[in-house]
Amino acid sequence: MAKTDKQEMIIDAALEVFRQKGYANARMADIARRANVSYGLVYHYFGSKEVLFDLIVEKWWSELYAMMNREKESNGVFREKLIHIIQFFLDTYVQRPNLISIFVSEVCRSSVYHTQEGLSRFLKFFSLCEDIMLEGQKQGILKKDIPPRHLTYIFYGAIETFISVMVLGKEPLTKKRQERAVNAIMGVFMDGAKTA
Amino acid sequence: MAKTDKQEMIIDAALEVFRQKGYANARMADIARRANVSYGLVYHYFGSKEVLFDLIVEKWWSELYAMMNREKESNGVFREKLIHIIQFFLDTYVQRPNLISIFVSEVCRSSVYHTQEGLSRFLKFFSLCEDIMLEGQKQGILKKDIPPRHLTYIFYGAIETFISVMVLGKEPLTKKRQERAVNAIMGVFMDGAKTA
Amino acid sequence: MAKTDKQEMIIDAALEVFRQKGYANARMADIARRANVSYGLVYHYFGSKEVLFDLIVEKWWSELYAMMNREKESNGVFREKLIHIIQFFLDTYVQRPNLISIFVSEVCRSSVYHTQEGLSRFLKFFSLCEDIMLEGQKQGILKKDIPPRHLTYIFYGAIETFISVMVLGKEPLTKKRQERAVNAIMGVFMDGAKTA
Amino acid sequence: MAKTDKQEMIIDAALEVFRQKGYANARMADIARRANVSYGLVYHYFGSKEVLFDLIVEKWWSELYAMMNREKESNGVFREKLIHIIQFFLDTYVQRPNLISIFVSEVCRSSVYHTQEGLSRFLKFFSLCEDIMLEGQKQGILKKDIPPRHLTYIFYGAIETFISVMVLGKEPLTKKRQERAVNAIMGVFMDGAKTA
DNA sequence: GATGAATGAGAGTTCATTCAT
DNA sequence: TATGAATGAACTCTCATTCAT
Repeated sequence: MAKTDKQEMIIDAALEVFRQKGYANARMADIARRANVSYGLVYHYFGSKEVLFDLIVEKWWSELYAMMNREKESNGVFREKLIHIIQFFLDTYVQRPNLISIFVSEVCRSSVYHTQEGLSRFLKFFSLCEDIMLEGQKQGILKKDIPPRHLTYIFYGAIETFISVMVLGKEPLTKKRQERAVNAIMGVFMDGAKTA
Repeated sequence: MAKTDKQEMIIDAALEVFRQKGYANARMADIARRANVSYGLVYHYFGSKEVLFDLIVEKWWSELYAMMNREKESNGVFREKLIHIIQFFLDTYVQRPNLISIFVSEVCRSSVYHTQEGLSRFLKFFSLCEDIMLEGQKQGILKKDIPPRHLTYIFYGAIETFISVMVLGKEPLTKKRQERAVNAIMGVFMDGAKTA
Repeated sequence: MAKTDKQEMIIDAALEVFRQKGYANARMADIARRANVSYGLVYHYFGSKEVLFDLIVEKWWSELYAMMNREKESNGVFREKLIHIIQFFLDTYVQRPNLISIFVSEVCRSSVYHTQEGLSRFLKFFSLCEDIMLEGQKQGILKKDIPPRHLTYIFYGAIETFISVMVLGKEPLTKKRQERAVNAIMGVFMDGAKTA
Repeated sequence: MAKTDKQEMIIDAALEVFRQKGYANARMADIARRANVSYGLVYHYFGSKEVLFDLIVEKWWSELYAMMNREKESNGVFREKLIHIIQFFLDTYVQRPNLISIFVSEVCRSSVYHTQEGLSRFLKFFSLCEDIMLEGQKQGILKKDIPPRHLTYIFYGAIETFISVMVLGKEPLTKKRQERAVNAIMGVFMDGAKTA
């Protein structure tokens, strides 16, 4: 449909521009131009720059939560759950690089200022991750002397850094590299970097 | 001296304002007001907003490099080197929270756009960290089947997430918590989260 | 008929919105929304915001002129004529508060800028009023040493202020208050405020 | 001084532009251009269009109140007080036509929307006028069967209409005409329009 | 060194109006 | 008749930067 098409084109354009320039330096005119619409239309559909940005961010968070909830509720093997989480981020990097780039460079960081909203978003994600870690502890798979919250930080931190470096370097992610990243993170997180 | 005093006051004010509002939303007038000087003076000493910001960032990077080089060159025990790196970040959080907050929320982020500069800064840091990891492998302490670069990502990612969460939550960092954070990171990184 | 219905709904909505926000701040979208029609339709029936506004204003002026002509031509007692004029304004305030509010706050005002149109409208009204005052002088009821034009200003000024205050204060107008207003204006205008 | 000069030039320009186009249609760029300054400077001194406008309006109100208080407190003859009030308006028309034009066309009318502020401004003025009328009644000069508030409306309404017509017609006000206006208003207000 | 008046490009946003359906 | 997507000129306001004193 014509309507939906344009709306989608605007969102795609926004993803591209926000990634390239960052929220602060992105101009609505850029977004409109890239979407091939007048900027009046951007305001017609989305009320403001902030709303447009939040829309994108909200969608990301809800997808992330959905994935996390799926894993949390699933009956799968604990180890697989962690792998799925890593792969969710890596897959998003491959399929929607703009989105993950915005997440890494705009959402994580700017959260510092939008404290209220941003912080709670993160806490919710960490909380879900924590639940999974706790489950691993209960199953006797993970050590109990490290708080699940701390396990979450280390696990997520590893993923974020891998993603950030790729984003920064605009590196392509082959199947091979993807596999190695998963192995590295899982290897160290589960068994440690120390020789046996 | 009077000069130096004012210069320092301006830098302190800049640290505060950049942290509170982020680079994009920080106004030179805010910085001048907080430093109790006219904003003409800010331009007198530092040529522009960007120069002022870069000055702060440069200082941070060179301190970080200095520390990394110290550890790299030192004859200390490998394990201690990692602990020192973690503690460097935690200490900075305690002593200069504004600086670390800017690093976490502004430097990493803006790197995405100032690619050339930002990326190479990070790569240099990672490279130093990599050297240390390589040394660990050579000493037979670290597994050789995981690339030192990946070990670096995981190790640094853990630190960054701990710091980020504290920054986001404006959490105070007691001796006790500091110790637990070090233990968590070192525990998982070296021995893994899995039960023996 | 359906047509007329919608047209009327649009005009009613316009009256309400113009009163609430004033001409400059009234948006066509507001009017359309309040009338429950698309704003395309507002343009279909009325060509533009200005035309719509003028239509309302024109209607008011022609009603006012009609009333004034009626009084002028009537064989009634002079005193009654003045009372009728006052009551015309008060009645309009009761029955169509939006209309009188727009008149008081928008028409008089915008006259200043649309000089040509606005001024002549007023002059025509004053002229009719003047004719009646002149008649009063000819009948020996009014003093002849005050120009009819001046009598008109004083008489109309009194009415306008009473109306304006009510509009500003959104005061309800009871029969009782209406009567007192008429008495006050007529009393002072005819006999003066001074004690005998 | 240089500072004051520019500030004053901006205010003068604002008076002119607000009068010509009305608040809503006045552009800050117009004001700046007329004042021969960049529009950045307008914002440097006055924070916004609204602030600039309010400043002008506030000044007018405080001058009006000052005059009214002077008359209220004075030991002068009652009749002279009323004449002074009329003359204050007429003098302002002669000396600062822009100011009185803005008052008549923007303040009185737009008060309808800025209810809170605008209404109370008017009520304060009416209240002072009422006090004077009450004094007239106590001295046995004015009839007691008409509420002082109503006397105020009629008296002020007469003045406002004279002023409005002059503003609308951009009429010059000679000494002669000024005198006749005072006589007309005083004559009718005190003794009525009716023949003895 | 120190001030802050002065500048003006640039960005977000609004909204009357048009027009294809 | 009726809709609302689409346009873009116009306007307010911001703020880094310059420069005379």
